[in-house]
Amino acid sequence: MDLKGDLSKKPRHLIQVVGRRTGISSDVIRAWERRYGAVISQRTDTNRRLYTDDDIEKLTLLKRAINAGRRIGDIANLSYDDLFELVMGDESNTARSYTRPSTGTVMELFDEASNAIYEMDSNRLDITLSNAVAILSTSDFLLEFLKPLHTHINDECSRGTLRFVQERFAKICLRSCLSNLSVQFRTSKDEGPKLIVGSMTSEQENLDTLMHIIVAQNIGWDVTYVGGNIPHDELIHIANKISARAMVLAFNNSRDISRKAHEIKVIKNESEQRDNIVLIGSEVHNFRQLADDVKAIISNDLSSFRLTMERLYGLIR
Amino acid sequence: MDLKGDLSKKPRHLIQVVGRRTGISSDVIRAWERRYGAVISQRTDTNRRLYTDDDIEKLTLLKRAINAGRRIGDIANLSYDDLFELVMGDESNTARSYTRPSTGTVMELFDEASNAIYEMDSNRLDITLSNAVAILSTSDFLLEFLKPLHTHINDECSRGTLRFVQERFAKICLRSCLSNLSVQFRTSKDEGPKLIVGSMTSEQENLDTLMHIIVAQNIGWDVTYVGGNIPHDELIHIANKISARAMVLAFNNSRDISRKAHEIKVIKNESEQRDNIVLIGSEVHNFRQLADDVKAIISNDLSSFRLTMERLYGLIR
DNA sequence: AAATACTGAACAATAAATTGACAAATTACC
DNA sequence: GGTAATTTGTCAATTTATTGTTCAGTATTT
Repeated sequence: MDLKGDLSKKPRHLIQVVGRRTGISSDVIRAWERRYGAVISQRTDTNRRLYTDDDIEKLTLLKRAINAGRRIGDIANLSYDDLFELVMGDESNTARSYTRPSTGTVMELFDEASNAIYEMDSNRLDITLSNAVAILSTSDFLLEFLKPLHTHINDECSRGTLRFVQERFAKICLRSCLSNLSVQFRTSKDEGPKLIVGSMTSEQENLDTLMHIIVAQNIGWDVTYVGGNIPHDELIHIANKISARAMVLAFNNSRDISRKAHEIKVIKNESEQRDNIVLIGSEVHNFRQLADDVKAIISNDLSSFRLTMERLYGLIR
Repeated sequence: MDLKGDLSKKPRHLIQVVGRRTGISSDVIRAWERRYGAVISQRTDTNRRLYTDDDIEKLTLLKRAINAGRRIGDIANLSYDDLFELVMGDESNTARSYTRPSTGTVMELFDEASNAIYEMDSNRLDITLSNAVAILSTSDFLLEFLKPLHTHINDECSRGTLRFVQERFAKICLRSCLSNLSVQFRTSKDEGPKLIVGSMTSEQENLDTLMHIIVAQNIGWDVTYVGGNIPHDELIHIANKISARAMVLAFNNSRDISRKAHEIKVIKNESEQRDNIVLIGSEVHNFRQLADDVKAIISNDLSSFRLTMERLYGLIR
């Protein structure tokens, strides 16, 4: 750990790397240094700029502050701690007024991804996906890019434009991107309330479910995902074992509605934390009546799911 | 493992081989040694350079670091561990620095992971997995850590010590770790020969298959993974579409042996690149006879798979 | 004899630093 | 409401540093 401390204080990042990590162009980083002394970099013997991990953190905060509406000249010379407080305050107020990307960007990314899928070029698809993650906000990435891409894939496949193997290939790449994103979110959050996500017997894993996970993590939930085809008693077991505060069940398959309805009731009765069950998925409309009976919450799409989970998060905290 | 350990420390690769495996030209490898002492090779009595497996790993990391925007002069003389930390930080586009574990024998990591699975603590499991990736070489991570962990999970589950939901939870975390690793490898290589990995109808996706993918990528193959349950004509289509140089088929299910055997023959005959079919998986022994007939290659485990794919790679290049 | 490897030097391409300028957007002022 | 001043991201020109590549001459391997 002393080792790690040393490392993060050591100037070792080139300006290009800092640019990539923070999403701020090299020109701007230099301009900020020249004009406001935002971060004063060390230099090598040959005059190259070298930045520490702390510098990167500060630049990231500066960017967030600007995103929240601040002006760089006003905040550049604040200390890290002051900056942190500022950003926390700003972001809690402006949480929903994020800056929308130009639709042009999203369209370009979408076309690029769609071509990569058609050509089955995994390199290109991976790169496009990570570009999209880098450029777009998390909500936009999911709502404006990935979700449309997913339905596009399904459409093209049922229309016969895409072959089966292309669909599978694409979905594996998307899944890998989503689980990657999920791991990144996980380690950055400290300790949120626990949330179980899974689905019952005869329900397969689904990309939409993974998107819901990202949304929940984005709000601050500590998500444990157990996949599909899980018997209801197993779901009860894990919920109790890790003291989950809520459970999300995904339904994308119209078989065995009545069995599933019964099992939801059992889960409701037998799990210790029985208040918060959220039902999602394309077939969730089958459970309207039941949801009323057992006081479960139904979410039809990602946006309403976000609202639901934000509200629950607020209640629990 | 003693055998392998010995082997990886022994200087045995000519510069040409190293060039092929790392994708770095011999000239550049020599330049890096001369200018920055990146890897100091042993020499034969007649002054030829000989490299160890560890040298290759370091060179691969150096290349990844350069891909991420580093300059060779700044990083060439870093230790393997520091380099790894750097690359991990660079490749995840967040600013958080990678937490390097203080301790870490394989046994300790194994116990930690095993406990995390029992407790269903996804944070802890994720962190342990990425620590294992950080500490161990890629081969060791797979052969000494992940593969044993996987069989351990299966054993415990069939013995009843682990519940179904714990098994599923664990496998989802492992899968996500593996696909993460796979994406990282992908972007570091430039252009290798293309390899299709997948399995046929009635064959599910499998963690072992993912491990094989990492091994193949590690050698230099450009892998396209299409998952399980793929009809054979779809496999032929994708193989021809992306001009694959080889195809890996995974068999972990003993149903429909004769149908699968027939389909393998069809693939052999109808795909343009008909020479290189490799069969892997726990049920691969059912295809011994067939493999002889159609000149397919059978690999029983990861080590033999590595050798097979290295040989194929050499032949193709 | 042909192919491969070694050394050292030279070359060309890329990237960074510096400086100054410019345009779009925001703010201040009348 | 309109105009001037300020802010701030972007870009171009120039210089310097870095780094991959090539070449010539020699030695080793097959």
